[in-house]
Amino acid sequence: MPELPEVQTVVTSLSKLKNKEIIDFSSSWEKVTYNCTPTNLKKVIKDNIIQDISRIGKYIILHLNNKYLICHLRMTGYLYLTKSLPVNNKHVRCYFNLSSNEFLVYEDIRKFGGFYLFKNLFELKQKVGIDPYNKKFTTQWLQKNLSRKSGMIKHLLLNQKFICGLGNIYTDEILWKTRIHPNHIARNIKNTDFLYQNIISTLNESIKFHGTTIMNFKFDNMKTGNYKTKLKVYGRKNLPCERCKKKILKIKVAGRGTYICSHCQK
DNA sequence: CCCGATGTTCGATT
DNA sequence: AAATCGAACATCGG
Repeated sequence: MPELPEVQTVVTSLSKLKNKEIIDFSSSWEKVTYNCTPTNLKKVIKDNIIQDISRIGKYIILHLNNKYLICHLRMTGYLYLTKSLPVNNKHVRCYFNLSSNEFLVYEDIRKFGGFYLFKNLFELKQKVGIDPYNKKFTTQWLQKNLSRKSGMIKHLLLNQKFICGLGNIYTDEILWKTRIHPNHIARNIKNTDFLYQNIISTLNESIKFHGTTIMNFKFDNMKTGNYKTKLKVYGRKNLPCERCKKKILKIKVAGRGTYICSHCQK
């Protein structure tokens, strides 16, 4: 579910976590921790002050004392700060007790998401490519790196080791705006500057609207994103393209449902 | 009721 | 090597 704008929305909504202290951890789903056991996390998490909270790609980073607690929401993760545990705890997979008598709760309907514990941020950085908000991500960077790739553009934009943060919704939106067909070979793309501008402007715009809620995306206290009304192609099968009025098609690209205007996108 | 699809990622198989 | 598929899960809609 959550792509970069949704993850940024969550990070922003959790800014109040800064300087709070974690005193305990409980889980009800063994696989909620990826690279350690819940038992181990419980042992090492106590008495940690949250120094900062940030994001790289779709990963949420809690900066602790000499370690990093990293959360990935995958499809249906919901991470929020609350004064009391939810009454309906059906999808609560784990939670952290804070010394402020609050809880950092993690819910996840499909149980795909969870937490990593890293000693060093390098461990995270080697998992992903460049973040679109990294100052090294420029038109020049994109130009240079696209020119080396013989694969199809949608597949490449979805590859988190290339650029991290784009997912199925924003990739379709960006390619529609740039008038590029998702199967276009990356190195043959001519209007790289336009593509770059559309990546940045689409993400910026969605963040302003707190991301896109299709079904499950939530942040803070049950808030939802409002960017869905701004979508040009994603989820608009058979509706008219805003530019040319021809029907939006749904096709399969890189194994993912993909929305295009076959008239506008070549 | 059953089948297919869902915003992600990883690993196995062509 | 690159592309495709299934699996990890639960829910919803046709």
